[in-house]
Amino acid sequence: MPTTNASNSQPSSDPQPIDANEIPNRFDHAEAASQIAAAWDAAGCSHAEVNPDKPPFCVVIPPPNVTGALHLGHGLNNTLQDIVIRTKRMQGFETLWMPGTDHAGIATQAVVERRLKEDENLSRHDLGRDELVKRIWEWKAQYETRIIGQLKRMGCSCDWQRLRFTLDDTCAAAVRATFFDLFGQRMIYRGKRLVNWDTFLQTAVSNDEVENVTQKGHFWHFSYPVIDAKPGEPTSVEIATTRPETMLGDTAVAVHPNPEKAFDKVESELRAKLADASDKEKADVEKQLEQLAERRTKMLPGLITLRDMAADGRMLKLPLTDREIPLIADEWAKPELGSGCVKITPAHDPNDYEVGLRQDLPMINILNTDGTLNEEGGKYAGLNMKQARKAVVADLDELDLLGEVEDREIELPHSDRSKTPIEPFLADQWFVKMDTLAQSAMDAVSDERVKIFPERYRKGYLDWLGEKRDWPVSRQLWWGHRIPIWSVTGIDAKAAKDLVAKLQKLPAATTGELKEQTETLDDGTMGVFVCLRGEDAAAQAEIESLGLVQDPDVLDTWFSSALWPHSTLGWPEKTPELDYFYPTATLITSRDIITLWVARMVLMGLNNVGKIPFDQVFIHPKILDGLGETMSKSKGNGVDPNDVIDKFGPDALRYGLARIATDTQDVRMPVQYECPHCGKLIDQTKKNRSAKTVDCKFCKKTFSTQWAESESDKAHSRAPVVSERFETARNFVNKLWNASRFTLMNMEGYEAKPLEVASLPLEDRWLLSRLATVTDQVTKGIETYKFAEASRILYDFAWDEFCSFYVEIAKPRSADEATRATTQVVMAHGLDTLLRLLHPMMPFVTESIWSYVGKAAPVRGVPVPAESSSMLMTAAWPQADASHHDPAIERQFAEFQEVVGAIRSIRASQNIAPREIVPVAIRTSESSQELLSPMKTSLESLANCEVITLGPDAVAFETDAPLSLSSIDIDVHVDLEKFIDVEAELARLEKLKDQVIKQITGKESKLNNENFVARAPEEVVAKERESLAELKQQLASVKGDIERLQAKSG
RNA sequence: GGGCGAUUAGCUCAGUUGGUUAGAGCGCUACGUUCACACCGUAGAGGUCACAGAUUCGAAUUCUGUAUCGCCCA
Repeated sequence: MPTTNASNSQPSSDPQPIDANEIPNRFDHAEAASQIAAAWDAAGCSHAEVNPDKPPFCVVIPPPNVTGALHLGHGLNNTLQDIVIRTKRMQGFETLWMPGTDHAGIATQAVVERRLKEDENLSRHDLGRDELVKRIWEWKAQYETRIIGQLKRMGCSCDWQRLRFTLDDTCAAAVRATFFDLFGQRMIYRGKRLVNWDTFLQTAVSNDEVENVTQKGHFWHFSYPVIDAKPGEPTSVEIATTRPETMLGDTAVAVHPNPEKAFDKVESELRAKLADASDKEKADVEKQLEQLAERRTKMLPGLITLRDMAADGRMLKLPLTDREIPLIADEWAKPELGSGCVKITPAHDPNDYEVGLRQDLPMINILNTDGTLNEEGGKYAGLNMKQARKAVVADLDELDLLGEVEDREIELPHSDRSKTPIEPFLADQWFVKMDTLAQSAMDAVSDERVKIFPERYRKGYLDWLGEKRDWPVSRQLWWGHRIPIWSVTGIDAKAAKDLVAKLQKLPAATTGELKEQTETLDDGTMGVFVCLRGEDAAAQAEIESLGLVQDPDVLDTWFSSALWPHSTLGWPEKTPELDYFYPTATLITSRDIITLWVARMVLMGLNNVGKIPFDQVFIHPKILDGLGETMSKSKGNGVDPNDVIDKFGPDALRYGLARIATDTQDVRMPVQYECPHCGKLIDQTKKNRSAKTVDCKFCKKTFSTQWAESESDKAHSRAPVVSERFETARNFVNKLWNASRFTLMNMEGYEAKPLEVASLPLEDRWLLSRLATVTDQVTKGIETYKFAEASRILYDFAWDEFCSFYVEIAKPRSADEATRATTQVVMAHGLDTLLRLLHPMMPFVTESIWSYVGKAAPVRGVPVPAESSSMLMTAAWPQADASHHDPAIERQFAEFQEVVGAIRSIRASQNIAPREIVPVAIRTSESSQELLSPMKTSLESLANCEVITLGPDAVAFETDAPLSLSSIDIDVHVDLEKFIDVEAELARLEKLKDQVIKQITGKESKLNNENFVARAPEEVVAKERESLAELKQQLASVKGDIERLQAKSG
């Protein structure tokens, strides 16, 4: 049974032979993984402490949000972090991987509220704030456990003793300290701003949480009557809108201040476009120009009149209300669109809001927080937007003020969280001033104190920060860090002054834990705002007794996430951890949160600690489903890593993910349900991916999915979701396991001994050289985030070189007493290095094998053996021995491999049964003879042949199948006397001849090109000439072979 | 509308500074269970590198444009 010897007593340094029966021929990951994890845990392998004797290496986990379980995207993210972490740990760093989860304000509250509605038909208001928050904590507990369980099963070597949560006391202290500091620096301010209002969740959401959905809508034309129109002036103004109901909040109608110039501008833009338009576009642009000219003629006089009316202060009657609104001149009105006039609703449209600010217009909020109309809506109060729209349009029609209704596609913003339409809404919000903060974060990346890989992501980061938009941090939610501000509003100046005087006498104020600001509000009254630095119940009670009330809102989740690299290390306390581990080394994350999260961590780290939070950022690809869509909890296409682990094992999951992590593109992962009844695979589709149950199309039985919630759904067996893309990795784990098994079974009589490398046979020196190269490549690969490359190099080396050649050659060598001992030493060393290099990617299987190797060959290494550590996880990372690196040896071994390939190829084309031993003759130069002679046994074993002659004197057999390896000047001949199949042999030779002729033709035409010969580098030309000569020689030889064979067959 | 990326074998993807006949895994074909491994071995078939131009002696690779897809921003 596989186990790590960590649980054993001190490993014996006497080799103990391992019996074949002791190791099963499959790695039983289900059994082994939990034992190995327990052993790591018991030994405290992943715990880090401040350790001045070692350099620190720290990574903070991108805290998964507790909304739901992890999917393969997180699987990839965490696998890559663990690969880096394990490598660094083996390299001797004091390695801390800081784990934790994120409270994810809106997302988590939304799921819990949705569940509340579905299960109990209750709203959060029915439940009350405290009770809802309690329910969310329960949800959090459940999912945090689930998430951490998933990470642990994947083998993530986080320091679990340091587990944090963005809403725990440590993080809360950091949030309070930060907010207090920014408040004191006057970088936090309060403002009425138009926010994206989610009427379902009744909260503002950030721009980043809004997605635009294109929908079919209408463009309604209305007429607003002009009050006291003068002679010659129109008696009404026509406007057009996609949102008729918002007219109740109109406070102006705008016309362009210079319609003529506006037309000119549009026209010149179109002409510029025409100038460099393709033929195809030309017609279209010309048509637009025509229409514009027509429009200009028709509308310009009217627009000029309206502009003059606006200048003259003409008022309009807003229908359905008793309000009069001004006709104003503003550039937001587009003469080329609609009627050329636009209604202005500052409280309910972002552009109109800007106009309202410019023109100093009243801002009338017509909405309640739940999306129904308020008293400003007059008789429409209480209706929702949809009902109001219908009523408004009908009533305008009744008044004969409704004009044309056009069909039009409109972009409607939707809340990413609730999937309901967003209403622009005027609300009180707290903002963080971003100018200096953003600049500091831009500088950190511009001057490369923080390096982003792949580099192309720098641009997005810099562009986004460059806008320096202030950050609205209020969220009208109950789940999150409560904004630490208490306020009184609507008081006069004297009352404010008195209050401030009282506040300043409080103990908290004298210790600098309380700051207050006084502001004049929109309505002319005063407001006093107090911020408290810490959770100080006494201070809080005192403030509240003075009549101040705490802001009901909570902070944007990203506010606490932005502090993650330093809050988790104990900031604002000056902890030894912060001193030692901060700045962290690298951040590994996904591209969609570069701005939301990465940028904010940089600026908050600089503001709070005065140092960047990490030196490097690596952005990894995203995992897409079979349809090319990103995996997400809301779409239902996420795959649970546990499903993959159950079927393929944790090592296969990790290796499979690492292998696809290239930095060029995202990865498609078609997945299937595995029917729990018949075991067949059913493709996951858009239709079935979020279903709670699915009917198997093969056995027709019903199975449940990860979405099943009701008892009746859960009564069906659950189908795991799997992907055949992990089979390769699973097979690789098995290959490694079995190669190790073979190695271990041949360790009987093992004796550690120093070796003199120069005197070792070719294959040993080849292996050592390859180990040195691969060690370098893999180390460099991991250190530069080339995970796919590193994993590919290891796969190819382990499979195609270690297994297919070294182990195969070791078979006859192990059987021979004379060569056995050396073979064991080199093979143990090879396996040892391979296990170390593979450990970060495949920790479980390598740790398991390691314990066996520790028994069979406890002291090992080339050239000088040493006692190995009992646990691979804490063993040393291999150092490439530069003296072992030998390109000449690698070239010579390649010759050997070519000869083996040639014999195998002839055998296959002759359909010679694998068990038949064929006689071969190999013509070589004298130097190759010297090289290959000692390899004769290996050659015979690998190609299942008998070498009759080897050297310059070797000649063709009478019934001969030849293959000329002209590039290495070797001819291989196989005696076909017993096996001849003339037809097959002729076919093979003819095919070969055609191939060679094709190549010769290509080369000749290249070399006949004077330009090539004259302009290409000499060495390239020489190489081509040489290669052509070889090909010609090969052709002659093949032609001769064909003739001989034809003569023989007569 | 702007930015970033992708397009290579039936599928999923590699492809270094431009240079022999463009690679891998899966799938497919043929043969094979001699005791590490059938989650295996050996051999093989399969590609107009999205399209059109340009640069170059030479382009999957560099440049320009087009198409399609994806993501981000407005």
